[in-house]
Amino acid sequence: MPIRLKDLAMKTGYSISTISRALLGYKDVSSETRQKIKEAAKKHDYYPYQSARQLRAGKTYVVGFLIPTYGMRFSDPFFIELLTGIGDGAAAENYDVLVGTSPEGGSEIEAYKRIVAGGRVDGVIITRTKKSDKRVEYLLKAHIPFVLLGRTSDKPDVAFIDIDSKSGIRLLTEHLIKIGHRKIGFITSPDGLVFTQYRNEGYREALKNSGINYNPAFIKAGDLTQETGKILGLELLKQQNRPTAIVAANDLTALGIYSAANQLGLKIGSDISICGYDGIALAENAHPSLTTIQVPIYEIGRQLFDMLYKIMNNRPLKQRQILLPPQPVIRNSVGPPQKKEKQG
Amino acid sequence: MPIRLKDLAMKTGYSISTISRALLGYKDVSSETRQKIKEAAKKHDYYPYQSARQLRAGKTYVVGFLIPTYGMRFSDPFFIELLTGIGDGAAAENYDVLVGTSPEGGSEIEAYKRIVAGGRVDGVIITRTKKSDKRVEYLLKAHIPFVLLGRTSDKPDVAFIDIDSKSGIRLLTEHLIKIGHRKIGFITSPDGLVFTQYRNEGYREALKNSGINYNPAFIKAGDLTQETGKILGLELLKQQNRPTAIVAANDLTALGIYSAANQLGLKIGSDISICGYDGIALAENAHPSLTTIQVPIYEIGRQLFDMLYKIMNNRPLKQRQILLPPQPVIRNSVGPPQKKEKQG
DNA sequence: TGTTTAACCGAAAACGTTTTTGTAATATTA
DNA sequence: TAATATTACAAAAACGTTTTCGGTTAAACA
Repeated sequence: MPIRLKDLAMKTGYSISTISRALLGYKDVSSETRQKIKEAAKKHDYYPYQSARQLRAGKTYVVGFLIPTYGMRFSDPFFIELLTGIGDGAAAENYDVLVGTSPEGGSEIEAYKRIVAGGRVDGVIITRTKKSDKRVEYLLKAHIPFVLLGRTSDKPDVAFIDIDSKSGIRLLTEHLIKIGHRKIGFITSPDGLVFTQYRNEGYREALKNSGINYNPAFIKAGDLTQETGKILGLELLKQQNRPTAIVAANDLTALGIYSAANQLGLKIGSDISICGYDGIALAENAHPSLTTIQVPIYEIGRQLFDMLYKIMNNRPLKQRQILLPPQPVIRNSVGPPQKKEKQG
Repeated sequence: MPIRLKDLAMKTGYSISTISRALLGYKDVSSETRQKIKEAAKKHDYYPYQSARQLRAGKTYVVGFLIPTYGMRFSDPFFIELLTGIGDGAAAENYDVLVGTSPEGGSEIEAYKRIVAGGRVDGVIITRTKKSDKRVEYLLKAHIPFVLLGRTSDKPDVAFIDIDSKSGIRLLTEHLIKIGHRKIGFITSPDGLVFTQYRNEGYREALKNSGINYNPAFIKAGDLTQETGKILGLELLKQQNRPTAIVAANDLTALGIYSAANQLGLKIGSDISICGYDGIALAENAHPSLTTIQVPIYEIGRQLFDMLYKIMNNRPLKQRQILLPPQPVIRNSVGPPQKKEKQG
């Protein structure tokens, strides 16, 4: 049975209120008694009972984070890196992280309601923003602090961190063009997501700037999983006039294309060039190492919490909207196209 | 501002207590009024305020899960699969999951104390059990329900799910021996972890049964990360008399060995055979596909929550200790040793 | 010395829910 | 009809904390 203020009161001889105020650092308790009380608290392993503290003070010291799981075999390492960043940031301020899995159906918003309207969290971190995001609408209406990983199109004032993924994909595509590629495939992400639009634009822009025609046969819409990456990679690469390079919407998809290329006996980096996006740990250690946009996932997680923390506690926030420049990392998965396949 | 019982009382004309009891399904409220109250609750999006409910009823409807992060770049997909399993199981029973990151230092136990003694959770799920686990000791003393993923050596009665990883590693090693390998390396896990012991035993047993000498030069102690897998893989494979096959303590380590092998120009599956353990999604799609022990991670997550749920709510539990048989999946990363290197 | 001020501490209210207890009205039984 | 049981609701206590308010003692001042 954990110890409570009442027990400390019994043991020290002070009143409950004095003990509470001593521990919270109020000034109207003598440093001498504060010392004694703190020692007693430490000695008896006192930790304030959260629900009581919450009920009285109206704060939970918990932030919510819902993992966007589509289907059950969900294992994007991106999210565990992000989550550890968020978790470490939270721990540094004595906050906790409430994690939920948002079911695939339309009941996603229901999961948010339970957490928010149930008063379980002081703030929320949202990822994989959608074009007009129901979650954002709800959180605005509920007046609860939140930050986004990724922009939204329709709400201009919300706090977010995002990578300029339009430039990111453009840079990768331009690099491919520069080293001689003309037939560049693209496996994109689901249509509803905001970053899908930016990444598509980056791809098209690079082609356009170099006067390369947009070929719909080279575009496939994926779902950010490795399995789908493989399937769509096979579709792209089995074509008669196949692309010599493929840009993928994320690293996991790119690794799926690795499988496809290997299955078809294509040497990655020469027969076929492949680019990813995210810079998960696996990208660096893949064989060959994967060219990608290096996203500082862990740091973004920490920073997301920091922003949220400041919003929740009405601290001044230097920047409400942070757009990070993309950091391309050219590795061995790309190389100039094979001679016999090269063509304008 | 979310709606509360008081507001519903105002709107419906019933008392707070009647409304509470109607919503909770008590029988001393007429079905007619219950109907009206439920409609009003739904209409106004009522969700009970958790901290008040907790304070009164003494239950949080939250389970705790601390991710064992060693160092910052932590990205084992194993844990995101496990977490989604736990999360989905919890969601099905209207529970939430509080996730913390346990810092690397000795303050790990501190993170547990804050969560447990602070009354933030009704139960805890623990992974990567250690030989004499401080966390287990603490949780037993605190009388809070918990379940383990992995056994402990010293406490016989605790609830757990585990894979028989001794048999698992033994089966993999035996398979390697069966197809002709005699020089089999082993990259194991940190010494403190319980499963390290079992896996080591499995390896040694397989060697012993086949009369193969235990060669300390073929054994390296890793930390379950890909980076270390690569480093130790290089150490093993650069030796004069290198092993023809390597068994790794987990898939991530095995994928690290992939990097090492590729760097040295060794063809995986013929020049060098590699086995992993866990069966993460990436193992199947690696090139070549990774031979491993397929662990049903997601299902284990769900089952862990189910066990914990029953313990927390005093429901009968069929089995308090579940030891799952290992499921080897032989894929293309192993093959018979090259002729010129084969030797007894 | 008498009065004001500061320092220190305790009493008690409040947060929103669940649950025990109480009570009026109605139904059942003798 | 009178006594009793049942039904349907309301009142109020309780959970443990924070915080407002007030009071007592001692120090400072006139």
